[in-house]
Amino acid sequence: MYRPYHPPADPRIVRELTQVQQELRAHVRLLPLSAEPAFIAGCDSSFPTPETILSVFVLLRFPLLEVVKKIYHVGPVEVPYIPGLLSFREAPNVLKAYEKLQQQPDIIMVDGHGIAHPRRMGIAAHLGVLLDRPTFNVAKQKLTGVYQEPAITRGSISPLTDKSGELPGEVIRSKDKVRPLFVSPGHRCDQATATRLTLACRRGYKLPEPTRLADHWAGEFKQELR
DNA sequence: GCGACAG
DNA sequence: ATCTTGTCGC
Repeated sequence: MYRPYHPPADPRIVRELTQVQQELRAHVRLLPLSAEPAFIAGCDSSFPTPETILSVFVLLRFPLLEVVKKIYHVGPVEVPYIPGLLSFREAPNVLKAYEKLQQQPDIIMVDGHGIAHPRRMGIAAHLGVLLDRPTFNVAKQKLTGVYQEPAITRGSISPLTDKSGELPGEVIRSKDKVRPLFVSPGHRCDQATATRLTLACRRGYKLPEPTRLADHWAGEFKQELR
């Protein structure tokens, strides 16, 4: 098995970004949506080249999941990937992509983590605060916390806890016999809503539609840019 | 000191 | 994230 290795990051940069992160954290609000969403957006980024980032937004009508619009924005990569500080690398370009969306979604499903983060500020929460819009996340890999493997059947859920005993997220088996998804709220959303919408957006695939399509087009557009 | 480490 | 073909299992 392979072990991930992360090159040492400049401690000065880490300190700086971590502090900004703490400031944003004070604005996070966890609560249910005021109304059932009519539109939901999927968001994801890819890197056509090591120095270029491409961010995609897919707008879907909910709960029918019909694609209403898909947009993207390409920009320069200025920050390295540092575990726990992913948002500073991707959020700037994602925000520019968001500006191209004419119609605003009622909630955004982000590829990455929400509050299931070492400092409760994953990219979903980060984007939610900066946009002041409801967000939650769907991640394919765990970042922090412990959990018991949910049953192998579609729909099984188990809590993701951290050492303080809190529940920053849930681990969801979106399809039979596939690796589970890690879901948590970002901003202006709560766990129940995040989990409910994740399940409601399934269409037979492991990934719920918003994220699956954003993921797909992030790859399609990337090819076109070569 | 030894792991863990989103995308 | 990214580099990459075929292949095993349901």
